[in-house]
Amino acid sequence: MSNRITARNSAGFTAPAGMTAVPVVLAPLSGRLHVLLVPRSEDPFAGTWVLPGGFMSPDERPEETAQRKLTEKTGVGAVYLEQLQSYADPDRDPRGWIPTIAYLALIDAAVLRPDEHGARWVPVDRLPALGFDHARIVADGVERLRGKLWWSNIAVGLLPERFTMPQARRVFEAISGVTYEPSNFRRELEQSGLVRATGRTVRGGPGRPAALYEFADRRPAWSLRRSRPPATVRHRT
Amino acid sequence: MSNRITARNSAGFTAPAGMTAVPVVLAPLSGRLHVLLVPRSEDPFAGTWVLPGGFMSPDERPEETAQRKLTEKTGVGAVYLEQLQSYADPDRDPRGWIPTIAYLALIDAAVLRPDEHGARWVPVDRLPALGFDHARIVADGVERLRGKLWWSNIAVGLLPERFTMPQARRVFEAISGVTYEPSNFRRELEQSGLVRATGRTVRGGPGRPAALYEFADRRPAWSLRRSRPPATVRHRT
DNA sequence: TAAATAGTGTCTTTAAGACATTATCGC
DNA sequence: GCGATAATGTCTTAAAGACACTATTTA
Repeated sequence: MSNRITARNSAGFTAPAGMTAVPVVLAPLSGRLHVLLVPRSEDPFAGTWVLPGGFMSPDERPEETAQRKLTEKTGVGAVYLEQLQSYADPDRDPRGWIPTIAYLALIDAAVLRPDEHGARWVPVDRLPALGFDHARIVADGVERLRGKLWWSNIAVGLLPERFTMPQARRVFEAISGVTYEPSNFRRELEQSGLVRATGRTVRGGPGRPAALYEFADRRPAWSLRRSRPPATVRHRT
Repeated sequence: MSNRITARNSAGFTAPAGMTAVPVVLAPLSGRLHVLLVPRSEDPFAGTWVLPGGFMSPDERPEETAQRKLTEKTGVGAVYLEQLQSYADPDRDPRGWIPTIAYLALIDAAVLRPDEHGARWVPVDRLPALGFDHARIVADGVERLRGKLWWSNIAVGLLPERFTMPQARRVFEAISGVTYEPSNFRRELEQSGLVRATGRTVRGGPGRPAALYEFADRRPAWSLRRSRPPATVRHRT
C-alpha cells in the first residue's frame, strides 16, 4: 500500500506534492564544527534527528522559508545564508514527490543559545542516523563551508563583528580540522584582503592584548589573494 | 486577471504547479564560450530565446530531465553534468509557482552539430534578451565553469578523450577570456595532477608534432595542486 | 618577575612569471 | 633550408613554510 501524497495542477498534470527548504546550520563549538539538529516526532523517520526544515508556502522565497524555520528553532537569524543545492529524486521522501532546497546557514558562535524546542548541536563527525537524505545534505554543507573558507569571506557568518586573530584562528581550525601556525595564519588572513585591523585591542586574561580586526565587507565576497591560475601574456614581440 | 496554474495536494495544501529542469549547455566555439539556446514559440516570452529546459515528470530524477531535454534539442548527451542551483521565487514564472533546477552541462566541442530543432549557439557575452530568469541562470553557469576551471577536472566535458596542450590551452582561453603563456600553461596543467601524457603524438599541419594527453580521471575531481591554505604546524616544541 | 598570550621579523623553500632556446614537422 | 608549431630550460620574482624572537598583559 502506498499512502503517498500526490498533487495535480489546474492544467491536469501531476505536480510535486510539496516543496521544502532546509537550513544546514553550522557553528564551531568548543573547537569542533557542529550542526543544528531537531528530533523528529512524526513518521516517517519518527525518533531520528533531522535538519530543521519545513514546507515552503507559495508566496515565500525559499531563503525566507529556510530563514523562518531557523528562527523558529533557534530564535536567531542567520548571519550568512547561501543556497547549497536541491535534492529532488522522486523517492527521496517517502511521503511523496517533495523536492527540497538546502541552504548553508552560519551563525556567530557567540549568539548560540542553549537548546530550546529540543534542538541540539551535534559535532559533524559524530552524527547519529538522520532521517530522509539529511546525512548527505549535512555532508554537502560541510564540504561547501570547508571549500570556501580561505577563498571567500564566508567566515563572516561565524565570527563576531570584531574579532582577534587568535579567535579567528580557532574558528578556522574548528572548521578545517587542522592546526595553523599562528604567525603564518595572521599573514595569510591579512593578505587575503578580507579583513582589516580596527586599531583597537582587547585585553582580558594574561598576555599581550590582541588587536581587533573586522571584515572589510560583510556581504559575500571572494578573496583578493591571487593564487592563481597560470600567467597571462604580458610582453610578446 | 490571473490565469496562473495552481496545484493542490491530496492533503489539502497548495503545491507547486510544476517543477522544471534546465541545462545550461556551454561549449567553446571559435575561441569564444557559447551557450545553447532555443527559440520560444509560446507565451509567456514567445519570441525570445530560452534555455532548452522542460517539466520534470514525477518518476524522473532531475538530472535525467536535464539530460533528456538536452538530448532532445541537440542529439548529444552531456559529457559533464552538475547541478548549478535552484530558482524558486514564487514569481519567477508567470505561469505559476514553478521552481526550476538548473544544471551545468558541458559537451565536447568536437561533437557539436549544426543547429537542429532551431537550437542555436550564442556567445555568452552577446546574449539576446532571454525569457524567464534565464539570463541570470546562464550567468551563474558561466561563473561556475570559470570558477572551477583550474581547480577541478571540469574541462573533461569540453575536451576530447585525448588532446594536445595547445588544444587544451585554446579551450581554457575561450572560457577564461585571457591568453595564457604556452609554456607556463603546460607546466600548470601538468602540475595540477589532472592530466597525464599518453606517450603518443599527433602530427598534421606544419610544426613539431604535439604530445597527446588525457585526464587521469574523467569523473569529477579536484586538482591536486596545493595552492594553498596556510601552513599547518609541523614542528613545535 | 614569571607565566601566558599576542605580535614581528626573517631565513628557507617552493611555485609562478617571463621569456630564450631547442626540437620537429610540411613544403 | 624555411616558416610554422610544439616542447624544454632557466633566470627572476613572489608567496608560503618554519620558525626564533620581541612585546604586553595578569597573577
